[in-house]
Amino acid sequence: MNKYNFKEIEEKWQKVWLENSAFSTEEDSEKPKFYMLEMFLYPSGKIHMGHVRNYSIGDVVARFKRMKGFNVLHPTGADAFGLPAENAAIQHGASPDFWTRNNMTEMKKQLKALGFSYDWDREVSTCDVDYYKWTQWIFLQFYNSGLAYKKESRVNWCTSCETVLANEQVVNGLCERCDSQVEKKELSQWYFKITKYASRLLDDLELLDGWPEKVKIMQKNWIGRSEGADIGFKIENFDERLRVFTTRPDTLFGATYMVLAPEHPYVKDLVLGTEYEEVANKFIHKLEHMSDIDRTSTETEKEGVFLGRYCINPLSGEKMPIFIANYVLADYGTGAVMAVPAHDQRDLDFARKYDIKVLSVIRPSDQSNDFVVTDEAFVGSGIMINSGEYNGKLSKIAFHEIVSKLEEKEAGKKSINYRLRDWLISRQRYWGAPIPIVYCDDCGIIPVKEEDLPVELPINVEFSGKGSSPLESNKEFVEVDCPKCGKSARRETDTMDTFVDSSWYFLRFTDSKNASLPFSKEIADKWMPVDQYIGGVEHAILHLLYARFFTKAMKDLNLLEANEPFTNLLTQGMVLKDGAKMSKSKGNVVSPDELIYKYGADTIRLFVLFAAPPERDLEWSELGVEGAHRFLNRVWRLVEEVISLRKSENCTSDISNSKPLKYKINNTIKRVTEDIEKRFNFNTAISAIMELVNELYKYKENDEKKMNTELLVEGVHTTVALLAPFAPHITEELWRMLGNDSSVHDLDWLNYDEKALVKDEVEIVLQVNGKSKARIMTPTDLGVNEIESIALADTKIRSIVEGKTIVKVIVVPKKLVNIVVK
RNA sequence: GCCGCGGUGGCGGAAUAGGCAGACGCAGCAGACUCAAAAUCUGCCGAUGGUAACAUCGUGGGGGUUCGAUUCCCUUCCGCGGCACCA
Repeated sequence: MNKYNFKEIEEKWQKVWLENSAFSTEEDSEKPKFYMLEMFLYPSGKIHMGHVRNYSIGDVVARFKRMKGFNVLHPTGADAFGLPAENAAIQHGASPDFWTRNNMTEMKKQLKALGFSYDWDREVSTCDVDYYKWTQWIFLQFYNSGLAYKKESRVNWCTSCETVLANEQVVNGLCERCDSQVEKKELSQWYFKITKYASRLLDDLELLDGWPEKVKIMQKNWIGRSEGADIGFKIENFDERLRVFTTRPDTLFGATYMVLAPEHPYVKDLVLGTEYEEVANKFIHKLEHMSDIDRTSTETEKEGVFLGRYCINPLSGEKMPIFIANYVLADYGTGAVMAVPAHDQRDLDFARKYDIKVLSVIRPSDQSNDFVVTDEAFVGSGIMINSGEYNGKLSKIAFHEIVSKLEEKEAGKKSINYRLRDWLISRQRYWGAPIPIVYCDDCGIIPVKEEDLPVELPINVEFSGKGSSPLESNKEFVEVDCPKCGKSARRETDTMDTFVDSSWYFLRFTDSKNASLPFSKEIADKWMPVDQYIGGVEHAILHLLYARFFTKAMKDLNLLEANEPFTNLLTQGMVLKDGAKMSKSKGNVVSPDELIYKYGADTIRLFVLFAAPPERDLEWSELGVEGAHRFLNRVWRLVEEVISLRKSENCTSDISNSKPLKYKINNTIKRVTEDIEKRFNFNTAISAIMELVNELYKYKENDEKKMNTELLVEGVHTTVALLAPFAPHITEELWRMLGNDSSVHDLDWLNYDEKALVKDEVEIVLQVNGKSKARIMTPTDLGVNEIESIALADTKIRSIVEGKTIVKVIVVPKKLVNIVVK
């Protein structure tokens, strides 16, 4: 007997697969397509267990679909631009390009050692000129269609990364990447107009039946749609109208004051030259020096300053004092709020503090008309009071009538507001795709001509240590002729957010070698959308929202037919050790390399899939890995023993007792197929295969005399075939040992025999008052009445039931009988 | 505060349409093989009581619907995640 030498086997088959391009996608195929994609790698250095898990899940699905007869596209690549490469360069002096490519080589080696079925011919890396040329090209298409624009704004600035950040990259006021405080800075920056797609990004979530509810809710919250009205208020002795957004136009009669964000553009003019100017400026200055997190915390007490001015309530005609206050945000809605203290807790707190009139205009339906709000704002709907012609109406109806009235008077209109902000994409960093823009003193902002792409990132640059991007001081890069007038001009030195690169990589994979376009529409339309996407839930908002935006924008630019990029999404849980996420700083990292060395790739893949369902976090266990390894050894020995049995003389084909094993074999095929296909529960699929192996051992040992060797061989073949997507190397080896000439991975996925799943006899549970008391075997096709009489005749049941009255008997055929007694 | 997810043996987890709770694996205990160990194999393995057959309890807590609830409903506690002065 040979030992299971995983090292030799794995190396052997990996080499064969690579040489034969075993998992290359067929270009012209009659088979239906299946696009399987896992979120690509960030080349940080080494792969970790999270990668192993993510890619093992994807590999099972890819291999399964391939066996199921699909033409599978299963590519991989690297999200290779980004700050860590630059930081490493600053610290160690190596160029980001060198650092990145080195890491990629290392990580590719690891992926290959794990035996993933990638189509390596399609590999892309976002830092390759061939790739980012097209990132720039897409930027130009966006620019030309008004989706990319530059504007001056108060932006998030990370002092440690020394760059601006998108809203999505600020988590609790801290930088998503380095956890340092994020400041606000007034800067001119490049944006993508994702807000144009807010409603479609929100509405189309409904189409994504294959996405986890959780992710859809997170995106929904992030987009943050509110319906209400946009209302204009006349300001006394001021030309402009003050516009506010409110979700409660029904409370308009109760609006007793007005609050502006301190940054609101009218504030300076409203107080200019008045006695209020100094106080207001002091207040504004104070807030400027507060972090957003402090300022916007619900804990922070509401504070404000009266501006000495008034505006007019368009319906009640009442004068409303105008304040500025810390609790109004400049960048939500219009940066101004009509305050209704009776029906908004924040406004009520503020009104009490500054002694402003509180007027209740809606009463709960169980209260009388003299209902008055005291300590707690009434935020629900109810009956209108103190609201002129609307009194007595339901507030939900008055809502619409008031909006109509405002429209009539041209003082307001129905409006929808989103929380989502435009995507700030420029970064003051070096290692990214340069923004293809030129600044000319005469012509202004001029896009680089398409035929002049790529704007190449210089590779050999000097890092001055900490601080500004080396592009700024690189004359060769910066100095350029204006594409329009030809005079000397300056190149944009900002690069694009790396999330731009990853917003379209799944499209490049469909046509990765295309030299004249990012991808051909025809080919992309053939493959898109991605049928199954897998990645960590940490990308639920950032990457997944951006990729959806890109897909829709590119569809509108007629580059693509798909409306959504990913039909089905699986968000896998984290790999934990001692209850915490594995991280270098905690020192609880388990290295895949060591495990591959010690147990082999098949064992690790098997363990990571067996230990928990994919969505759940997985607690790392070395003992569990040993268990998986033990199982593979058990399979190995079983196959060897069956092979030698087959060769020996005393092989029989007695079929008298083959039915239960036949059932088990076919039932296992059914369970494994459904677990992979319908539920993604690889843990239960594997346990089903384990059960089959246990059963085969038992059959072999207990019934050696009247054993059906052919059936045993069938069982072994089934085991190997079903295990193939999970443990591709050992199964390939065993498959050949069993005498097959072709690869187990080229096999058609097994079908089960329905007839074998029909049992002659079934076990029926006998319950008394819902509690199990006995089990009996009965013929499968027995009628309800017959089952009932057999159950009542059972000696055990009779002894329990004796002396009691049978109230009712419930018979569930093939399952149970429940006898209700008193 | 709002929204979402989860809570099952010593541990990871299973129970797929309301029908035997604890599949499969890990750990543990006992035994076989062995000079011995490893490997392998066999048996036991939720709690309590009982030599045992068996009985009672048991899926975070309380209540409900049902012949029957881990599963459905209400309520409550705990853990995790998202959003959060969003007008």
